[in-house]
Amino acid sequence: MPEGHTVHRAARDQNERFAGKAIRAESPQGRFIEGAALIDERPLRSVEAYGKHLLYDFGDALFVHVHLGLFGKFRMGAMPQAGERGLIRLRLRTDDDWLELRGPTACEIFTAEQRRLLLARLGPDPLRSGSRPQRAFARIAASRSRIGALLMDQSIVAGIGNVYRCELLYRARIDPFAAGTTLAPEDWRRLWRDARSVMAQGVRDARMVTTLPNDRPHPRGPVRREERFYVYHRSGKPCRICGTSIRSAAMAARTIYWCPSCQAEGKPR
DNA sequence: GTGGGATGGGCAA
DNA sequence: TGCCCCTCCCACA
Repeated sequence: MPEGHTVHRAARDQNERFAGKAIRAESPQGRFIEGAALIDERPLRSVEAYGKHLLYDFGDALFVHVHLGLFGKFRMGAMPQAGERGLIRLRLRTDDDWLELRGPTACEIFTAEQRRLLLARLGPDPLRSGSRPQRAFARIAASRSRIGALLMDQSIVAGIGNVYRCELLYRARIDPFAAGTTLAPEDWRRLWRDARSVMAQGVRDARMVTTLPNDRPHPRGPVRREERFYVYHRSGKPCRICGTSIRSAAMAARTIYWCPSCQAEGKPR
């Protein structure tokens, strides 16, 4: 489930198990053999998440860049290693812990310069303290593109994917088809605060749930899939608030879902 | 058993 | 905009 919260959660969990330790690395699947050899036996300083990107710092300006893409997944655990299945791009191990990476879009060695270039083309990340949302707003307010598309642009905001863009726009009562130029500064501040809150909850719970206000903890235990979202994957179903049929359409190469009544253009929150 | 779709993004055109 | 990458899961047979 790789939007920003998944990646930040992975960084947190992997730091706990691997940071500061010498790592054994291999690429059983074979597509990262040379890279794995470069980091094998080296101490991992830290894992950092920026938007949907992970950067593993092995010191001496040697980094590993991982992007999960749509299919990538981590599995992790305490030794001994669980039975493996499928194609493993990268496996990391210490005496105590193991980590497997399957199906990533990117798993590659980065120099300090490549790292710098990557970070330079990412917008502010709601999950990183010190991010400057004004940078994103300046881009949005100057663009005639639709807000629903702008939120998916990682150079404008880093870490939001299709589920969060649909849900955040619904929660803010913003029409996804409205041009960026029409977004009021106070609406952006509200959306950004909500993004920080909802996504941080996603990191804590290691799952996406957007259907309750963030200032109230979600009830413990499993939330039925059907109840996790307001609009995402709910095409044709009634809006939870007004009952209007949820609609869907292609936008920015993905399917966006929205309530045509709650998110009517010009409608105050 | 199978085929389509999925929370992403780079690239060509 | 569409194609490709390339993995897992679920609805449907």
